[in-house]
Amino acid sequence: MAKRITPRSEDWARWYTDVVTQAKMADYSPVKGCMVIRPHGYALWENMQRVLDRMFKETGHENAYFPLFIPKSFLAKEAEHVEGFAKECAIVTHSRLKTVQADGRATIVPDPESALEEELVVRPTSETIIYAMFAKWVQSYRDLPILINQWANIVRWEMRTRLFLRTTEFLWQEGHTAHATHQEAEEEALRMLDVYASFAEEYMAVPVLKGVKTEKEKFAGALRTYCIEALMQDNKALQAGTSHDLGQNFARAFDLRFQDEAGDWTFAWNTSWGVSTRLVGAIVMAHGDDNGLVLPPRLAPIQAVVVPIWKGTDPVDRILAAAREARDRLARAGIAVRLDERDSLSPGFKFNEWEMLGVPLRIELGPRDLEQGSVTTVKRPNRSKAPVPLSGLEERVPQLLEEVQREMLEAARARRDAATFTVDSWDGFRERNESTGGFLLAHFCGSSECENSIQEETKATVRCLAFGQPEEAGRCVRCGGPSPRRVHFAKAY
RNA sequence: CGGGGCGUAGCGCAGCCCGGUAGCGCACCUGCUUUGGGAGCAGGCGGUCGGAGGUUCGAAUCCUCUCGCCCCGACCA
Repeated sequence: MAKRITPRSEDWARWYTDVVTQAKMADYSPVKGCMVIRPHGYALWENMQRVLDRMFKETGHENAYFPLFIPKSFLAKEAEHVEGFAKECAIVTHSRLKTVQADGRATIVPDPESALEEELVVRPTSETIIYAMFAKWVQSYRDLPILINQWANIVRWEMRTRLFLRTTEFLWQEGHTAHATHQEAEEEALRMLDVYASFAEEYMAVPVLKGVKTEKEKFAGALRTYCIEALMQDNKALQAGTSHDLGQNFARAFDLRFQDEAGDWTFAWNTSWGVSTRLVGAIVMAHGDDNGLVLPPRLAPIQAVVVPIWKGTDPVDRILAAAREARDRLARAGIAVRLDERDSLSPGFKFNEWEMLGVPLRIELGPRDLEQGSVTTVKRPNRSKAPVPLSGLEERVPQLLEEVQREMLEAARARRDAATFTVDSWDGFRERNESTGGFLLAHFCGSSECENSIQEETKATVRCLAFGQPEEAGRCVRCGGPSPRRVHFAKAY
């Protein structure tokens, strides 16, 4: 009828767009490449922020805020860094507009008189301005470590965008730290990678690979980039978070030095790490189905919805009274619960609508339920139904939500494992990559020649050198050269 | 930047080839009847057809220019 989602099997990209827009998570904005995050999408992001923020603080970090604008010269101080970002920067050149007459009508143009002496870059990431500030704050080893996080918006002028996955402006957090030793910085980078991985699995119900990026894929300016990689339902990989060991690259560029215990001047060691609103897209693509969004209970803005069902006019009052009581009791038990009292919509319509929005648990309450002194609960992912006695609501509903959370992770893990393939020949690699896609575990010599030619010919890239990948001598799937272990290849977003 | 598609009511579309003054579904409003998987009937509201120029007695429709968006590709720390 009114709203139909394009089935995943028919057109994956369209399905994704349909779900995001019809579930009211985001909408296209008047500005190309930018999106409006609507309340239902933003509430999910807020829940993610809340959990992550707590995890950052538990690991000793503090929030701060740095400016949106970065002097152009700052970006140029780290050679590799500017190389990586130069092609996607928005630049502020003027500070005023003026009205002029053109073709007989008034129009506004940048006032040439207001051209900036030094142009400003809208941050694509904040390493430069943050380490410039750190340099002012650090003199002694006693000033270290600095452990800072900021929640911010950033701008990267990508050529092609996709709601949540890659937009011109997006929201993220970026952690930036400074340490006295390389070892401490490494530990920090890995600690935050672990935070991301456990957040992805325990809250988003998205299993991830932890590993390290190749030279080609690492962050511009980093010594080493660690990442978490997830697999979406279309068998394409999504980089879900990164954590960088920046070495002393930025410290040298911004003269971030301190006097150590021996009185010697040393450059500090930095890390940076970030996740973005792209994670919202990850949840959509990891769990969604042809009925819409499926949200993990631990992050869902609405965890359960009570849908009253009545017959005739007589039992309406009794049903509504019972439904309101159920709602109130669940709310007191700490469940984010809604009661759908709208009287002009049929139950079927409401079922479909709440499923579209991804609410993990539906609680139906009709005359039949009331007679039995129970409600009917329905889990969003598989629509499995179970009666729950009214008397046991507060105990049972949280259990059901946890069951859904666990089942979603298990299902996602099963999908990923079923889409992870070991390939040993170049033909096998190409065939598998073409037919099903997914993670291809293949031997790789590590040369950039092979990495580039594999990407050119198959669009697949090395997603990461996964931790814990067993040692296994083999021959590079491309050139036959020696390889100490397999790496994960996949086509990626 | 290359290829493809699309701009007509809030949303989704038809009408365009073959010019004659705008229509369908959903949504919305009103009333009545309804409510265990997208309710029914009746009556309504709503559009300078993306913009500019041209051809014509007459343009959503034909011509020229222009703006914008979407999809695929190139690009993507």
